[in-house]
Amino acid sequence: MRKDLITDAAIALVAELGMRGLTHRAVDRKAGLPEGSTSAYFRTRKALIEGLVERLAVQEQQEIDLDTDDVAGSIARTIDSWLVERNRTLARYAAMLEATHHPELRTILAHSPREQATALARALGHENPERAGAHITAFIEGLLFYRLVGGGSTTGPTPGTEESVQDLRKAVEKALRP
Amino acid sequence: MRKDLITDAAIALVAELGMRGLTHRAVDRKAGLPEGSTSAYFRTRKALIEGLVERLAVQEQQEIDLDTDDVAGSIARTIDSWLVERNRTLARYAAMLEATHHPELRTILAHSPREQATALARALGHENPERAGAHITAFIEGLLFYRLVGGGSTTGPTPGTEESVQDLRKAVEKALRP
DNA sequence: CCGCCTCCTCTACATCTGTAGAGGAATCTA
DNA sequence: TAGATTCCTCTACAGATGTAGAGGAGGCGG
Repeated sequence: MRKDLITDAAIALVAELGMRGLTHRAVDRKAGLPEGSTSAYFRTRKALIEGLVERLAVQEQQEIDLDTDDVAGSIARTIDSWLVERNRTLARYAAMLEATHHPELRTILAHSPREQATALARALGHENPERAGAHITAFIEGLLFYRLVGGGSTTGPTPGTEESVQDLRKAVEKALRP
Repeated sequence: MRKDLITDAAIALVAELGMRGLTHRAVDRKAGLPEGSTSAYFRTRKALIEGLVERLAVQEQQEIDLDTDDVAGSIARTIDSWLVERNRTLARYAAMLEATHHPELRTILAHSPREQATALARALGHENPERAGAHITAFIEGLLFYRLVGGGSTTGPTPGTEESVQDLRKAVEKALRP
């Protein structure tokens, strides 16, 4: 589908140049389409951003599938895979920042691993699963952000390696401990 | 100083509109200065961004002052104050994302609470202070991000309240536990 | 008092950007 | 096959943006 081609190019652009690089014509070039294509599918810039965000949501639909025998391990592997999918994750952060002043994006980005985390916290016997779930989510987000754009991006182990997964697993284990 | 007036306006702009809103003329208007002022002080856009980031660094210079009798509490209060200083923190995130494709910004943003965290981890008797320090940093960043732009921004307690500080403290305590 | 230098304002201009619509090619319907 | 419809490409244009430089106001040294 033409539309997916366009939104994929948009995601790559945002990852490489930031939201500022997201212009109709730049997307045309990136996607190798004739000038005007993006503008035809997404007449306004707002529509283009919404398209991008919806595409992100689709691509991330795959839930974290929890191997209940190795919860920390499966979470760690998921985080590592997000680090490997650098572009997508960077674009998501840009979109989240954008959602700060465009509330309509927030629903699409909801992304809700939140209930999953709450359920997990309950299963692990945390006192206050609501709160613990939020903390776990925050921690996971933090690990990801820290390793992708924060201080850990220069010093941490290379994403995609076993070392990376093991490092993440240590951290996740700590976060899950009641 | 004229320059600080300009960079402060730039920070507010980025917080409100994102990096895309950062244009010479918009800064002029925001600062209430005649058109051309920003362009005179920061001829190129790159220079403007660097000025903004340096200003951020200056404003954040105040280290986290650790009350050693209440480590978790002082960290929690610091995080809460960052949540209250919403604009500054949002601008910092935008700048960090920008630093992804402009490496020269990274040095300015270094921000290194990293060594502090490592030292803290050592003092608290963590096995591997290097790694534990990184995890603590990641966790703190995560709490902040989650509450400022992530899922916690809509559901969490209002920043600046005692409830907010207490919630953060619970989370920080858990993160610090060896 | 005069010339000089710094700081600031204004104007200019090439380029980029958002958005719109005209019209052609391809596909479908009957 | 003829007409209608959808999809795509191209061109247009008003306004915004990055960047540069001319020139004035005001202070300073002599």
